[in-house]
This record gives sequence, C-alpha cells and structure tokens, in this order.
Amino acid sequence: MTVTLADVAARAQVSPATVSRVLNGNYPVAASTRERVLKAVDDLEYVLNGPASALAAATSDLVGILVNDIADPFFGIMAGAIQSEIGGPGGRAGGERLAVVCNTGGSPERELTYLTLLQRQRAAAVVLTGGAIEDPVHLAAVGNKLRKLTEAGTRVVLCGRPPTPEAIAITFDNRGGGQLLTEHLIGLGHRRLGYIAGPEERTTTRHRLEGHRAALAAAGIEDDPRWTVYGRYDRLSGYEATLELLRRDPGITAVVAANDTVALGACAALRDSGLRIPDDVSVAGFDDLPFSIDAVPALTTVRLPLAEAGARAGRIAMGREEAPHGGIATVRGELMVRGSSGGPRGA
Amino acid sequence: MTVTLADVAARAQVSPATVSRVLNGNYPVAASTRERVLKAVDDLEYVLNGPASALAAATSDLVGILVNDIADPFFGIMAGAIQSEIGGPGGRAGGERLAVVCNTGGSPERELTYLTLLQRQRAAAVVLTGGAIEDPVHLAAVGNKLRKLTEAGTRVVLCGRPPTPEAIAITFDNRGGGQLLTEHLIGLGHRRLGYIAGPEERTTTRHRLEGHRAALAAAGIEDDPRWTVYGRYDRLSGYEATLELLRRDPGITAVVAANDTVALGACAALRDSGLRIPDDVSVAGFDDLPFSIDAVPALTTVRLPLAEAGARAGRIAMGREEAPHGGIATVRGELMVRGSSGGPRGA
DNA sequence: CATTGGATAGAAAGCGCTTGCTGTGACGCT
DNA sequence: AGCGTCACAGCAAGCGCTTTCTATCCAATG
Repeated sequence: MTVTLADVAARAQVSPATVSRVLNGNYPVAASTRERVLKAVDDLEYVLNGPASALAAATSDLVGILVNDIADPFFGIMAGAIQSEIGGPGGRAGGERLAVVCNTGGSPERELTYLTLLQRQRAAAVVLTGGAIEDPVHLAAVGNKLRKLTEAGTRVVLCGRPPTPEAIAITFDNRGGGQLLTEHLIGLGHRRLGYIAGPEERTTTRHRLEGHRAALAAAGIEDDPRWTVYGRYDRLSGYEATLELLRRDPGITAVVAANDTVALGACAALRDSGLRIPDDVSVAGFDDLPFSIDAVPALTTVRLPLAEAGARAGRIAMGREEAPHGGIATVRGELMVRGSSGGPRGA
Repeated sequence: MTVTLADVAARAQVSPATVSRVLNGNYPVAASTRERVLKAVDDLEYVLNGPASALAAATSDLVGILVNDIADPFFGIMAGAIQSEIGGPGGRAGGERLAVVCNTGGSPERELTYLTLLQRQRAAAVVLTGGAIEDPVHLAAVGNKLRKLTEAGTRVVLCGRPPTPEAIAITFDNRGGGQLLTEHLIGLGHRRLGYIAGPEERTTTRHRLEGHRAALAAAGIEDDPRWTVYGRYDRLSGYEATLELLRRDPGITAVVAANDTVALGACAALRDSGLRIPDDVSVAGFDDLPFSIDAVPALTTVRLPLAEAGARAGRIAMGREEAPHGGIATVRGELMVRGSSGGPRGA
C-alpha cells in the first residue's frame, strides 16, 4: 500500500542503504546512481516516513515553540520570526524542519506537559517565549525539564523570558522600558500616574512595574498604592482597571498600561468616562504592536523588537548563530512617543 | 543512558508488552500490575519515545494546522481555537496531541511542502485555514496531496477555505458578508464606493468583491473600474490603496476594505488626507478582529465567528463531531454597524 | 604486474515500541 | 470431576529507516 524505502530501492536497482544516503545527502553516491534513485522516488511518489527515520537516527526535525497565547500578535510575531529562521519550507536554512507551536494559555501545567510532549518527540530544539511564572515549584520543574531536554540533545532557547541557568536566553529589558516610559510621562509634568499591571505572578509584570516605580522614586514621587491595579494582559482588563483607577483617584493625569492591548482598553474606558486623551489623561502602552499606531490618538509605547529577537532565538536554536556571551542577551526597548501622551490637565 | 520501555518493564518485573499496554490503556491489565508499572515509570522518569511508537503503531499524535500568517490575529484566533479542541494539554479530549502550526506566508509552494512534511510525519489530522489560491495547477497539486493524506488515514478539514472535493470544509460566506456590508453603505445613501481588494488570486478576495458588486448591481449602481484597487491584506496596502482611490476619484464617499487591517490603513490615509470619518468618508472592514472596536471611530465590519469555526473544525478533525451534511458547512458573517460608517457627505 | 587506496555500494544489525497470537492459571458450569 | 471460559501476561515479529562495517571495483602507484 504505502511506498517504502525498499520499494524505491528495488525500482532503482540499488540497496535501501543507497536510497537513504541519496535522500540524506551525507555520503558519496555516484551521480548516475543518485539520478536513478531520484527518478524512482519521483515515479513512486515516495514520502519518507518521519517517525521511522527519527527512530533510526535518534533525532527528529521538529522544533517546539511555546507561546502563552497564539491569538495575541505579541506571540504571533515572535513565533513567525522564529519559524522563519528554523528552516521550515522557505526558510533560509538547509533541512526542512517543522515548527510545533504550543499554546500554553499561560498555564504552568500545560507548559510542562508540552515540554514533555516535545521531549517525547525528541524535538531538535525548543524555544520558550513570554514571561515566566514566579512560582518556585513550577520554576524548578521547568528547569528540571529543560535540563533533561538539553541532556537529550535538544537545544533550548528562551525568547523574551528571564534567563535561567538551564538555557540560553534572549531577554527583554522590561524594567528599563518601564522606566523609560514613566520618565517620559514625568518629564511631561505628570505626578499622579495610574498603573495597570498584568497578572501579579508573572515576571514581565513585575519587571515593568519595577521600572515604573524606579522612575517615580527617581523623581521623588511617592507611589500611592491606590495607583496600581493588577489585571490580565487583555483589553477588558484594561477597561475595568481604568474605571477602578478613576474611582480610586479621579485626579490621575496619566495611565500606564502593562501592554498595548491593555492600553486600548484603558483608552476605551477613558473615552466612555468622557475624558479626552491626552488632554485630560495621557495613556501609555508597551510592546508597540502593529495596531498601536492606529489607535486615535496613536499610542505612546515602548517598542520591543519582537521579530528580531525571535529571529535571533531561532537562529541560535538551530545552531546557526553563536549564543550570546554568558548565555544571555538583553534587548532594550525603544520609547515611542506618540499622540496619547501629553502634558497633564491644566499644565 | 536514556530510559526505554524495557527498563521500565524490568523494574516493574513485567514484560515490555505489559508496560506498553498500561501506557496506552487499551488492553486489560490487572490493577496491581498497573500500579507497579506506573510506579516504575515514575521512578525512572520514563518518557515514551514518540517516533518509535508512531512507527510501530503507524500513526502519530501530531495535528497540522496550516495558516497564512501566524502573526495575524485572524489566523491566530482560528489556530488557537483549533488547538484547544484537538486535545492538546488542557484540551477536553483524551489523548495528548501536539498541534503543529505551519506558517505558509501565503506561498503555494510552502503550502505543498508543509503538507508533504505532515504526510511524512503521518499526522493524525490536518486543518487548512484561510483562502486558497486560484491557480489550477496549484489547486490540483493540493487536491492531490489532500487525497493522499486522506488515503493514509489523516483526517483533513478546511476552515475558512472554499470547499474542495477532497475534504470536509467549514467555509465562510465571504460573498454574503461583502454584500451585506455594501448594502448597508448603499442604504446610508452612498453611491460612490471605493473598494480595496486583497491579492487578486485569492478566493477570499474574489468572493468578498463579488458580494460588493452584487450589492451595487442590485441597487442599480454602475461599478466604475476606478473604484477598485487590488492590494495585500495588510495595513500599508490599505493606506496606499486609499490614497490611490482618492487620486482616481476624490468624490468617493465610502471605502470598503478587504479586511479590518486594511481598513485601519485606509483610516490612517483618510486622516492624513484631512478627511473625517465618517463625516467625509465612511469606512468598512471585514472580519471584526478584536482591535476593530478600538479604532476611532469604531469600525463597521462583518463579524466572522473565527473561534467557533476553528473549534468546530478541530472537533471534526478529531472525529469528535460529525462532518456537516454534504461535507460542507457555510458560516455566515454578521454585520456590525459602528461609528466608521454614516451618511455620505452633504446628505 | 602486483599492490595500495579511494570511491561506492551492500549486508545486516538495530532504533524502541505495538500487537497478534499464544500460554496459563483461576473460575464457573454441567 | 471435567472442561470450557475468562482475564491477564508474555513472546516475538515486525514498523521503515539509518549507519557501521565490509565488499567490490578500478585507477593510480612503485
């Protein structure tokens, strides 16, 4: 029924070994033989059996990419960039690799399960994106898995994740970015800044918030606890948190959001509350996703080089680029000042 | 070095066959034996060898998802929904499956290569999303591949793609949606409507445009060829096409875009041209992606139930839902009237 | 002309798992 | 008591490929 290597070998009048070598191209095969084999492959429409060759060769051409939410462009952009570099069809690399994008939904258990699944498939490499969860138990479990994977020959790279001892990391300077943003707002004259944070247990959330607070501290502004609201990384969360901030202190003149999506929710809440942006309240986001420039007014935010970071992580995962010195590369964000931020009301 | 089934068997004092049966749970094993085996698995931190079992069982637990652009939420949303249904970790289904998201970038060759790669992996199922390319040669090649896959036991489902004889299809009524949208605009009094189409060779482009023209025809409006510009499904394309439309006929009072992303570009171009939306020119999108509601004014568009369609496709692919009658289910879009559309200038 | 060695091709031993078929006791039936 | 029936467990034959080692051929060398 299905065509096997042996069938091709028979048709080309060579041994299976030779066919295998033609297909893998890592052993001298006479040109005439090669052609005969290739012709037979073509005639028979032969398709290699992936599992069988993975078993025999003890490696597969699968590359895992773990993301929190595939529907979020933040992850989509990174995943796309990683994939373009791992040498799938159309990529520049040699062998044809299959990217396995795994959607963890931010759940620690799923993250672990997916890592096990990838280990089971003997993945060639794994790239984990997005912030980590700061639960020591989970962190240890992930670390353990990553070590196992590495030992089994799987290359592990973190992209936009805090570094761990177990893997090479391309990490974003969320702290610095947060600081930049808040400094900008303070520079405009703002003194009462609301902050909409992400989920409390995520590293990304903490780092961005730390940057924000560092900027406040540097300017000698006391951070009123009422000015910080935790939420999720989605639009609705931004909407609700903004209403909450307004309730707690109607006097805030700026809202800093955990990311652009949250910022859009904040804008909507402000508008619905009859406030103008930036005349009454300034808004800032984070990430500079493509849609941020289309908000009205366009969002002031911190641009993260998502595609570049993903591409680099992909190349490192494929061994086509050297790992950064010390195994860690920190990528800075760039402040994008746009229409959503301005001087405070009455300034 | 690596732990194998045999090691587990030895430790649990049973045969490898028994271990395999415990792990697959499709053969009676005494409770006491099972426990012993499970304990051994745990002690040894055994991880099944995916390729080996795929080879032996002649099926894998990989499910392919083909998308045009993973960074585009349109595809991200569908991919996420499909994945949540195929029973990966956290999904409701039984076995743990790995979703392989393949980014074709809209390229026909890559599409074919990925299908071959999935065939090679003996994927359990494949879901193709997004519009197809209307090149007969390519269509035939894809059809051929799909037939091969089906014959090999891979379930093939199309999601948001025009039906083909080779597969079950959940398809969007792009034509009807396009018509709805333009009817709405005509109803508001518009008579000079610019249309920014997607790439000319895509089915989605053609269907939406056909709907638009049908609405025009029904209202007795002659479609001036100058009013249609082809482009890509991205923001820049919308921006440039809008300027082009304005150049060709400054008198247009509405712009219908191929999708929401294009519509945002159109809005930007109009704004940059000093035109107000919808006072001077109305704008309409398509898809109702999450950001569309955050545009200012919010985008009038056609909502496509991306997540529902994806979920359904996923369930069908997993054999957990019956295929629709005749193998084709058509999903309609819903007109979402929002702020970006209004009566024409001077009405 | 015998010898050496490079270039190819083949034989065969697995890779680690699944599964059809074959035991083997224990149980219940007549 | 005798025998068919179950419920489990094990044996062993692959699944289709890779790769080491070996065999062969032929040109080049002394």
